[in-house]
Amino acid sequence: MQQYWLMKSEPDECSIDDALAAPGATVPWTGVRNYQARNFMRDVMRVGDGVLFYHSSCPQPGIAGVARVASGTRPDPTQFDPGSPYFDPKSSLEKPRWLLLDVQALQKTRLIGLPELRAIPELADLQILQRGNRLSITPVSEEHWRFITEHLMR
DNA sequence: GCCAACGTTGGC
DNA sequence: GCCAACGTTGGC
Repeated sequence: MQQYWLMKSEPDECSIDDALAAPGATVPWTGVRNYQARNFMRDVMRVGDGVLFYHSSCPQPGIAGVARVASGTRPDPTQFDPGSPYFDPKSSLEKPRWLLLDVQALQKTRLIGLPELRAIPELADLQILQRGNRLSITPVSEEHWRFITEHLMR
């Protein structure tokens, strides 16, 4: 069964434009350093799942495009690179701690900003809108997915 | 830069 | 296993 996700990316690092410009419009989702998000990738997310591409930690946070899960997980190489901000000295090649998967950008949409999302009663339960939410990968219900893709992206 | 919220660490 | 201290996230 296909599922749906919202994935946060800092546009300074990888915007929807960057993803679309990548070979095959596909980028490795590096830098996940949270166990819950890692476990979603490893245990729940499947190739073909829908992804809302969200821009975070930027002047205009919000949904910026649509993507799909394009691979299963593999070790995130940045955890082994001492020069990377994502380096994890407690990880090892033998027992990698962090995983990534490929995300393929499908389309850029208009920027659906946080204030707009918050103002929509149908989206009140969207996980990204809950207080204290910090998780970089969150599940999106089919109802929310359909509302957003069918009503907000035109 | 501030700060609320949350996750992780490590001493006990 | 508890929990205080600390670090990070991310909107504002």
